[in-house]
Amino acid sequence: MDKDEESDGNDWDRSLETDMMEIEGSCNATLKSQRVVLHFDLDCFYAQVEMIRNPALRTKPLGIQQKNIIVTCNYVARDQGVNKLMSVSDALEKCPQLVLVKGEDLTHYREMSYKVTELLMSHCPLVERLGFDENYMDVTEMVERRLKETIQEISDLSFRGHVYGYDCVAVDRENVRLAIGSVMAEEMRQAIYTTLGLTGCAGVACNKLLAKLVSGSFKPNQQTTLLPQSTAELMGSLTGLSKVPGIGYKTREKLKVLGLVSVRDLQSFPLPDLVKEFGEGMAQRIQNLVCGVDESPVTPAGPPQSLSDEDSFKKISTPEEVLRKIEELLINLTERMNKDGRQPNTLRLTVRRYTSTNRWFNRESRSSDAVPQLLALSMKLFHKMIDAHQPFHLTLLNVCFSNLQAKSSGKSSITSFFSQKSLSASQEVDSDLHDLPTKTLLSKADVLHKIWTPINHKSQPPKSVKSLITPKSSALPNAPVPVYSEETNTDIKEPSLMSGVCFSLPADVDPEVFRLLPDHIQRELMLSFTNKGSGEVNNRPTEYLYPAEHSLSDFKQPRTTGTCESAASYNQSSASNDSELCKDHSITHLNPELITPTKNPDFQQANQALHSDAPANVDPYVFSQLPADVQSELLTEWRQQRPVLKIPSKHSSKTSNGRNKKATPKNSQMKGAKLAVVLSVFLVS
DNA sequence: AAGCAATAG
DNA sequence: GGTTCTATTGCTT
Repeated sequence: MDKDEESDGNDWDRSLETDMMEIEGSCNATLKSQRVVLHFDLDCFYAQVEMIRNPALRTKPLGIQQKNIIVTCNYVARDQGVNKLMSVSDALEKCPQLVLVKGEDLTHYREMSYKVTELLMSHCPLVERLGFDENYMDVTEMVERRLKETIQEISDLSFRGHVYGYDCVAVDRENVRLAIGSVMAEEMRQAIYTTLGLTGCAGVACNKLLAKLVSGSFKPNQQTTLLPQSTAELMGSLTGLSKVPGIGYKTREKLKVLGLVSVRDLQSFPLPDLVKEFGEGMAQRIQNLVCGVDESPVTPAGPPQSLSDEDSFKKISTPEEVLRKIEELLINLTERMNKDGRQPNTLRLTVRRYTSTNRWFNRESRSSDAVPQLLALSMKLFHKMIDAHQPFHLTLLNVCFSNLQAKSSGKSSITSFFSQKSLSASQEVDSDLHDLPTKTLLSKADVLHKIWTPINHKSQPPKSVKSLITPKSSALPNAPVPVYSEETNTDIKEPSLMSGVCFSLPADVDPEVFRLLPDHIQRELMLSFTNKGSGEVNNRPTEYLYPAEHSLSDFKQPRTTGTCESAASYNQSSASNDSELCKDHSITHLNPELITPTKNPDFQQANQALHSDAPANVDPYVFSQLPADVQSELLTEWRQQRPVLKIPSKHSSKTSNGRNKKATPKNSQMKGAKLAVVLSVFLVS
């Protein structure tokens, strides 16, 4: 508010005073600016979900394990000294009887999480998620209504749960709204318990920051209200800046340089000096935060804006391993995307490299639009980041779909791109050939159809969807796969895309991927194309089911103004608990259908420069990376038969930055870094 | 608008 | 600074 130039004295006191005056002033005048914000925080969320799934666990010390750590544990385990984020070995030392449940697959947690959000939204639409186990709710209006509608005698009211800093408080005119908020918080906690079986804590205050901070005062399964007059006490009780939501590691490091380590330090630090280090906006924000001031609104989130999947590991150092891991991630992601019903417009690959000084940080990412071939594109992004000719050591891979777009009735080029059908029958290749016993390679066509056809095209007969989705039995290697082309009306445009690619390829092998395989495996695969391998089928237990709608109707996107009709249920109710299974058995092999027309002049030019005999879809950069003998072989090939493949365009000019360069040594002209359709040509021959 | 850093649970 | 698996927001370009 009044941030005049005078930088005298104590900014902290002034801030608090200002805040108080606002509150009091508004009380006198309108009081409308006083919000009532609730914060809900489920108790040891993952552990509760597992205890619901298996009630026998309730009486046992339970730890949820991800890799080698206990991410959370139930209260039985806590009583025995187990804590969050403890290593499994430490935890077992403390508590030998600890029962461990793997928690790397978040499906069940995610589903339950959205049920909680939906339940809250059924009482009031203003619900903001924070992670899987927390929700903010702005109940200001609801409180106001209840205050008026129910002719409430103040004497009939009492605070439910605790009131921060008090053993007992009378409800008076100044705090009625918070008192009503506490009643609502209790009602919602009760509703969550009776309908979902989950317990949790709640905080009641006048802003998000304070509601969150106060909600943890009494745990578990309790709630606390913060009266405005206790704000300074609450903030002062925090043991360090790390306890202030919104002040993270990086910010703390910078503050440390200024000698600021405690909440008080930052409260009393001159704002102008803070501005020098952080800039106007940030400086004001963090100083407000430590004073308990937070004007940020409760923003309903609607469906997620991105879906990602990742895995971490000790070491991945070959492109083959990268490929397999990405494939695994893509399977889960594409299934989730399918259930979501929207379409991703961008794909992002993120890696974490091992470095001795910085073992777990340092994530680097590249993204690209128009998701043409998922796996191939992933590998392309990978190469954009990592020079595979040099040794590398990754400890994490993440694949993310974002830029999600609702249904779309077939207008945008991207949209129609995704809905292209007409891929010929897919062929499955026995992956035993490359050390992946019992894995099944699905064609990219399968994947695309699984993801994008069922929900997005009303004309799609459910049956074909089903047959596509029930993988195994019906999808034996080389078994015919239902073809959709016919009914997908509008999508068929761009026939040029299909020609060459869809019909001439003998196998649904992604060229880029193929290229990465060792030579002997490449040869074996080529053999298999004519032999039809009999890979073990994956035994996915159930067929694909559309998620039971969880009354998502409530999710009227506030910000996604557009009709997000479909995406009906964005909570992923997993029809089956296949996540685990899925990890173990299928591998998706994307085929090169999706080659997209090249519309990028830059690319064309570069391509020309490369060689006039090269098909238009050949990426000069990729081409340049091939062994010399392969290059000449290809050129020979091209002179004889000119395949009609197209290449994804998009993304041409400026993709380079510092890191890029280092990742892609020579070849500064790798403008678009288009895909390697090169090998698909190779295969066709 | 895209890419990424920072933040959080 | 744990660690893991996400997801969002807001600089920066």
